[in-house]
Amino acid sequence: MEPRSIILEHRSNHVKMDGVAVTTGRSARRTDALSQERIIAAAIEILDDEGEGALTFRALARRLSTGAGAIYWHVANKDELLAATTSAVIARVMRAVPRHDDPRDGIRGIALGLFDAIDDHPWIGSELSRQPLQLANTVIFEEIGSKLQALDVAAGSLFDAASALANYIWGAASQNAANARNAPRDMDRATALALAAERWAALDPAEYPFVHQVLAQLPEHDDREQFLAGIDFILAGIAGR
Amino acid sequence: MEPRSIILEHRSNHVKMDGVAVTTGRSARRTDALSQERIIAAAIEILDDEGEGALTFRALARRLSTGAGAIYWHVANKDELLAATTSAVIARVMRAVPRHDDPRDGIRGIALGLFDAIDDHPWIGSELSRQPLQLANTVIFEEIGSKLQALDVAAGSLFDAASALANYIWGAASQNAANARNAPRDMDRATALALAAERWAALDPAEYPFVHQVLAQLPEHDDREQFLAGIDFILAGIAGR
DNA sequence: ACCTGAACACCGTTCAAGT
DNA sequence: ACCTGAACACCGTTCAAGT
Repeated sequence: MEPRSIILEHRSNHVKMDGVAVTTGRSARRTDALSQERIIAAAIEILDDEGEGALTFRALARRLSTGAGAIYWHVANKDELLAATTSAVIARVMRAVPRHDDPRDGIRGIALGLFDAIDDHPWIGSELSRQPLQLANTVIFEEIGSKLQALDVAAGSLFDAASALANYIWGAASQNAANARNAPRDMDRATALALAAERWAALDPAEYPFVHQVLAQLPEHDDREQFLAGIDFILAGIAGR
Repeated sequence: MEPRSIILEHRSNHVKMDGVAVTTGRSARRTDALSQERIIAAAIEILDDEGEGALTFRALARRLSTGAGAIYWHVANKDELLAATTSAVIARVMRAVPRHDDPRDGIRGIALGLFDAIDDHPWIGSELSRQPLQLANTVIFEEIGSKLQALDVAAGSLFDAASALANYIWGAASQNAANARNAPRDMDRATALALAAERWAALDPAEYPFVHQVLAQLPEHDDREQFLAGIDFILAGIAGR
C-alpha cells in the first residue's frame, strides 16, 4: 500500500461545518491515501464533468480506486458530501469576488459571482435549495448581510432585506440549475431559450396573454442581465424604506 | 371488473400541459377505472400524508389497488406525474386568491396564497424548482405578470419585474419545502427555528458577525411576514423605476 | 384498450471480513 | 485505523403475458 498521509500544514481551528473550513485555504493535507479533501475534489470533478446524476458512491469509488464503503469512513452520507462540495465551491467564489467601495456594488458582485458559478457548476444551484441550512447558504447570507449593514438600512429591516436578496438568489440559482439539469448535455443557451419559447407559444394566447407578450422579448433576452435587474429592484426597494 | 368510465361532462378544449387543464374545474371524469385524475388525486394524498419520499410507483399502485406498470398507461413518468399534481394544486390556489382592486394587493394575495399552499403541501415547493418549465410555473408567471401590467410598469421592465417576483417566490418556496422535508415529521416551526438558531449560534461570531446579530431577532421572527416583506421590497423597487 | 407483476438496471447505506 | 466489496432494501421503468 501507499505511504501514509503527512500533515504538511496545521489545520485552522475555525468552526467546521459540512466538513469544510471556509475561511482559509491552508488546511490542505497532501496524501495518497483516501481523505475528505480527495473525496470532495473527486466528487466535484464528477459533478462538473458528468452532471448531478452521475455522482454515485460507486462512480466516486471507481474514480478513487477504492470500494464504495471506504468513502463512508470519511463522509457521513451523500448529503454531507454534497454540502461539502458546495461549500468548497462557494468559498472559492466568495474569495474571487472583487472588492468594491460601494456596498451595493459589493452585493451585485456577490450575486454575479454566484450566478456565474452556477452557470459553470449547475449542481450548486440544486444543492443550495435542497439543504437550506447548509454552511454554503450561511456564508451567502452572511456576505450579503454584512454588505447591507454598510448601507443605511434600518436595523429592523436588515434581516428582511438580507432574506429577500438571498431568497431571490436561491430562486434564480435553482431555476438555472434545473434548466441545465433537464436540458440535453450539448444544448446551448440559445436553443434552450428557443425551446422554452416554443413551449410558451403553444399556449392559448387568450389564457396566457402576458406570457405571449413576453415571448416577443425572449430573443434579445439576457439571463444574466435579467438576474441583475432583479437584484437592483430589491436594492432599490430596500433603499426606499 | 368494475363498469367502464362514463364521461359526465365534456372536456374543455384548452391547451393541456402536464396532463392537466388549468382553466376550468369542469373537466372531471367520474369512473371507478384507473384514470389520470384518480392517479393524480391518489398521488396528492400520498404526498400530503406521508411526504415527498413516500411517493413511489409501488406505493401509488398499492393505494390504487393495481400494478405499478398500470400507472404508466396513464402517465408517462414520475416527472409528468409530479408536474400534474403540482399543476392541480396551483390551479386550486389561484382560483382561491381573493380579487383585489389594487394590483399590488393582487400580487401580495398570489404570493401569500402560494406561501400558504407550500406550507400545507411542502412538496410543491420542491417540484416548482425541480422543473422550471412546467405548467404550474407558467401559471404563476402569468398571474404575476398580468397584475404587473395593471401597474404603471414600463413595457421594457415588465419581463424583468415579473421574473424578479417569480424567482423570489420560487426561492422562498424551495427553501421552505426543503426545511419541511429535512425536518422530522412531527417538528413544529418553533422548534425548527430553535434548531436553526442553535446551529447558527455555534458559528464563530468573528467570522459570522451578521448571522450572530440576526440571531437575536430569530425568536420574534415570522416567516410569513418576512416573505411578504421581500415581495414589498421588490414591488417598491419596481415602482421606483 | 387496459392491466398485471415479474424483471432489469440501478440506487444509498451497512457491515463482516480483511490489512 | 482504514479499506474492501458483497449484501440489503430499496428505486423508476419496461414488457411479456394476460383480460
